[in-house]
Amino acid sequence: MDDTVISKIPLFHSMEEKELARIFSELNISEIHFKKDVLLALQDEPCNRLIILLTGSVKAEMIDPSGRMIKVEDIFAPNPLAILFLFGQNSRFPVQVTTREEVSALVIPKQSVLKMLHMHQTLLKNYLDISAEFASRLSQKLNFMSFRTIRQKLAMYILKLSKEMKSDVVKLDKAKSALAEYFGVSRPSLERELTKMQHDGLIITERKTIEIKDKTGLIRLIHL
Amino acid sequence: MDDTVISKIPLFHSMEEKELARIFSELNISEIHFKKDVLLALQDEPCNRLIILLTGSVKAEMIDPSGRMIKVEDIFAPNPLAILFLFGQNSRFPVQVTTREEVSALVIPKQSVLKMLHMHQTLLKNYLDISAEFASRLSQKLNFMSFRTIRQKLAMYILKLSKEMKSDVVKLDKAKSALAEYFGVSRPSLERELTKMQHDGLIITERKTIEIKDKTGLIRLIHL
DNA sequence: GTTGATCTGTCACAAATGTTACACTTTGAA
DNA sequence: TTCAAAGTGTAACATTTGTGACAGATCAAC
Repeated sequence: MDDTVISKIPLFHSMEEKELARIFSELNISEIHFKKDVLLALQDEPCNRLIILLTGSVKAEMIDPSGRMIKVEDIFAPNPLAILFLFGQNSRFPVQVTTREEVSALVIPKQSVLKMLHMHQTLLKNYLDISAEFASRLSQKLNFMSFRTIRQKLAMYILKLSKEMKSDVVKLDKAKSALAEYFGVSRPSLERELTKMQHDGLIITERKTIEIKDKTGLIRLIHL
Repeated sequence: MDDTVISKIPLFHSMEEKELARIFSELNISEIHFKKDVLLALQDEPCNRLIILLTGSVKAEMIDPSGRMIKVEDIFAPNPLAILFLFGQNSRFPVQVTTREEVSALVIPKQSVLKMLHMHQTLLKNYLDISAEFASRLSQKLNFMSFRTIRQKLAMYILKLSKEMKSDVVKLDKAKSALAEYFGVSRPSLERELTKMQHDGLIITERKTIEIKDKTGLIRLIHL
C-alpha cells in the first residue's frame, strides 16, 4: 500500500505515520483490488463495512421496484462510500455500487471502524467532519429541490455562486445538462428559463458564463 | 435535572447511571430553560454546540435572501437539533430555530461533545446511529423529490408503506395536506392525482386509508 | 352539544414543465 | 486533421401542476 495515497485520504488527514501504522496493524483493514464493472455493494444490502476508494471511481445506481436502474452518482478516490449510512438501526446501502474502472479500496468492517474512532480522537474528528460535509451537501440539494419553479432554483443557484466567487460574472461549475439533472428538470426547460431571464434583463448568459445584470430582480424572484 | 428524562434521550441510551454521572460532572454540560418564542439558533450562525431537547418542542425555519421565512420543520423532545451539522469545516445552522412553547434543553459545547464521544464507546455508537437515522431520512426524502410526477411519488410512497405494513390496505402516517407538503406539491394537485388513480382502478382511497387494487400497475407507473 | 379550526374533496382556469425534434458548436481522442 | 461524442440553443405541442375558490367533514376545546 502506498503511503502517499494513504496520506491523501481525508479520514486520515493530519495523522502521524506511527499512529496510522498502529491502526493498520491492530485492526482488520484490508486493501482490495477490483476490476472494471464489478459490483461493490448491492442496494439494500446491510451496510456493515466502510469502503474508501484509493484509486479509480465507482458509480452509484438506484434500482426501483421493477428492477430498472434510475439514478446515478459518481464517486472518485480518495472518497469513502456511504459514510453517512454505515451506522443506524438497520443500515443498508441506499444504492447499488459498481466500479467504473479498475479500483483499489480500503475495506474496514463496521466494528473495526467503531474501534478505530474510539481509539484516536483525530480520526474521530475527521470522521465527524466528513460526515457533516456530506450531510450538508445533501441538505443543500434538498433546498434547491424544494423551490417551486425552475426560475427560482436558478436565481438561488446563481446568487449562491456569485456570492462564493465574489463576482457578478459567474462561471457554472457544471455543464448545463448536468445542472438540469441536479435540479431534476429537463434540459430544454432549463435553457428556456435562462433565455427568458435574459429577455427580462436579469442576466446575460452564454455557454457556461452567466453575468448578473439585476441582482435585486433575482432576489425578488425567490419570493413568489 | 430529572433522571427519567435523561434516560429517555436517545444519545444516552443503554448507558449506566454511573457513567452518565461522570460525564455530567467532568464535562461542560448545562441544562437551560427557555420561554416560548425564544430564538435558540440563528440561520448561518456557527454551529458550535449540541442542543438536546428535554421537554417541549421547537420550530426550524429557513430565511431566504430577502428575509422572508419559508420552510418549517418541527422538532420535539427528546430529540437533538442539527446533530448532522455540528461538525464539518465551516459548520453552520442551516435553519433558524425558535421555541414553540416552554422548553428545557441540554446544551453541550462542540468540544465537550468530542471529548464525550471519545470517552465512551456506547455514547459514540449512539451518536453515530442517531446521525445515520437522520441522514437516512434526508436521503429518502431526496429520493421522493427526484421522482418527476406526483403520480410516481404517490405510487412509490404507497408501495413503501404497504411493504412496511405488510398489507394492501394502507393507513397514511400523515394528513394528506402534510403529505402534499412533504412531496413539495400543492394539496389540490395531490388530491386530483389520488382521484385519477382511483378512476384508473389502481387504488381505492378514502380519507387516510388507501387500498391497493393493482400493485403491478403501481409498480409499472414508477418507470415512466 | 356548539363552535372554530383544520382537513378533505372538487372544480375551472392559468402557468409551468416535459417531450421530441433538429441544427449547430465544442471537445477530446485517434 | 478528422471524426464521433457530448453539449448547446431553440421551437411547437402535449402534459402536468399550481391557483383560488368553495362546500362539506372531522376534530378538539369549551
